[in-house]
Amino acid sequence: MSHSLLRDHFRKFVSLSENDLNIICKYFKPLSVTKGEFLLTQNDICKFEGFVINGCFRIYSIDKKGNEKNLYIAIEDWWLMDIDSFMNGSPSELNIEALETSDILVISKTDKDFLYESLPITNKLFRIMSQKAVVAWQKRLIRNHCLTAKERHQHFINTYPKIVSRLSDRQIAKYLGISHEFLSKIKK
Amino acid sequence: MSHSLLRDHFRKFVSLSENDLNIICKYFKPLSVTKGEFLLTQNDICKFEGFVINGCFRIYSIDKKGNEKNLYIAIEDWWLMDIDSFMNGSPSELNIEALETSDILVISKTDKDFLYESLPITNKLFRIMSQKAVVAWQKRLIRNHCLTAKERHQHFINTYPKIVSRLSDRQIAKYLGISHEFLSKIKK
DNA sequence: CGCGACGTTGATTTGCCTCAACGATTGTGG
DNA sequence: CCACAATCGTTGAGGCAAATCAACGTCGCG
Repeated sequence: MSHSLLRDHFRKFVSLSENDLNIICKYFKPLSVTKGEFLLTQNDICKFEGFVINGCFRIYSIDKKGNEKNLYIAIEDWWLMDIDSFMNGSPSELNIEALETSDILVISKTDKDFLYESLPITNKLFRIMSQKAVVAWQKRLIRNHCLTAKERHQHFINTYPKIVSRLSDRQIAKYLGISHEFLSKIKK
Repeated sequence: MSHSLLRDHFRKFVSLSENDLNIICKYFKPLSVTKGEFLLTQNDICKFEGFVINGCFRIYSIDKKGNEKNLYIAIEDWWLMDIDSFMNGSPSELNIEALETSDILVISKTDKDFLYESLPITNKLFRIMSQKAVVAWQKRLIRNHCLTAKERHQHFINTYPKIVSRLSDRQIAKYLGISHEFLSKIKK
């Protein structure tokens, strides 16, 4: 069943009945994406929330000098979206690109809103997930302020060994916020 | 009524009945803090969530070289806590210091958990608040990657004019992640 | 009054960027 | 299957943004 990873994912945060899980998962539709394909590009309005079953994506923004900055990398068990654009219907500043041919599950904005209203426990579920996300972003910011590029790279390798092996150094550099040339020099 | 700011705050996110608001606010207890006092120090376990009625705080971490980095500044209408420590009961890596004599409202971990269980709409309320927080942290990280110190300072001034006028430049520098000497040079 | 915190300035250093060049690998079309 | 282009990782030279260290005058406060 293609939803089993999603079911297990939800169960990490709150205990849900089989019935509730079935209701929630029903709204998540399978979608296959080929390498290089974009799920979202700048100025789009993000109308979906995606959960990665397998494969790999990068979510990135482009600064005014044209440099790409990877906001985060998403592999199995991660979420894909521009949460700002999704919540507010505002034009996105982000791009979502498949780095590998991937399978994901997608829920539309309409269905998500319906779920929140019709199944109140989803509010608890996504409250807890969002609160954990806040923690993660805060910690990332602190690392960016307190650690050198070398230390951040080391931390990335230790924390996400599964991601490292599947990414080019160029993509890692864009995640760390440094140039790929400097990353190369660091690695010695 | 000391809870009116909190009531208005909650109403920005979801529409709540007077009765629900009364129930929620009942658990938030007034607390006065004098300038220089600490609500939390490193290795404490954060057992409260605070909402600022008036005054000013900084939430900061200390890196291994002993430098303080302000994670954020909280004035009226902002929240005070180490969300990681509060959620997980883990020792905090943060410090919360009153920069002015302040009045806040505080809810204990026990009461908050009780609220989530007894009044389900609080899950929706804090889900939405947390999701907005995620957006804010993501944008802050992007600014840190894409903007120079000068641009970040300009953005801070434009975005938080009320905070700027109440903070020393040293505290602003700790928020921007730069040395106070360099901030001084930037300002010309 | 004297002390500590503050903002400022200058000299020097450092972390990281930019640009350019190179060979190695991968992918693509003929 | 080969030829070519594109992408990749690496290295070096030079430059810039920001840190560090030290010194100074000012101010608020005990």
